Amino acid sequence: MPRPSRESYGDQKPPYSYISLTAMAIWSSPERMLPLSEIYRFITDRFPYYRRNTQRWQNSLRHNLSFNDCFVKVPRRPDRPGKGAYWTLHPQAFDMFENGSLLRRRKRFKLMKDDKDSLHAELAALASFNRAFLARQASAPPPPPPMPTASLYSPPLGPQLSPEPAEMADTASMTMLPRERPRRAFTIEALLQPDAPRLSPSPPQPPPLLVPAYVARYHAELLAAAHALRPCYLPPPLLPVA
DNA sequence: ACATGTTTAAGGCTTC
DNA sequence: GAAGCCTTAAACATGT
Repeated sequence: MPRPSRESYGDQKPPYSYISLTAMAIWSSPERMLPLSEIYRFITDRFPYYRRNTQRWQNSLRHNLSFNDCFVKVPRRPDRPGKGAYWTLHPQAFDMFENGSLLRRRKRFKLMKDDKDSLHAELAALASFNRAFLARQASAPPPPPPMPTASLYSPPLGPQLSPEPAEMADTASMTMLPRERPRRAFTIEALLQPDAPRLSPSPPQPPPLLVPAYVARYHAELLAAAHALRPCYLPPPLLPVA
């Protein structure tokens, strides 16, 4: 007996919650993160039931994305402009489903307030960083700004970030981006790598691009967790018929 | 204008 | 029955 495929639900409503469907879509993507439109597409491609009444279920799905702590909105990378942010699963939410089965959640994933606050602060800082990056690219290169002390831009995690972490990161990233520097991929991993050693003290080189440490740490952790997931973690949609 | 995102509210269903 | 989960609706804000 062939194993039923997801498509075999036909016009029947699949037994997955919106949380499960969204997690499925996110997990199925190479980077383990998708924009909203791609999540919609994943669902309508595989489950014909959701090709109808799109307004209704898409509203529900958006509600779930915003309401549930297990979903994390990641600002778009500056080199990937477009509408909306990317959505991913919180690294600590990967074991939310019983035995990896998407049919049933083990428990609701809820972040502690402090964790939630610091996560929001970091993501806001990342968004600010991206905005600053775009602004810098869009404008004519101004003369290099005076360099601040490095310690200012590696603030520790936690409440010390107050009063305005996003604002601070904005200012920081604006002043931290030198006018010219060797090109590198815009990934946190690449950005975190130290610049190649300088061969000589002349000509004067711009300082390296520094990502605020708390932003980089979160993003690196997120990516590491996502990359650790294997696609086969996705369970089959139905138990094989005996 | 439209897509995206947030929030509140309410009702049904399941589990303990 | 209470609590938690899920779905749906709706209003509103924000971004492209």
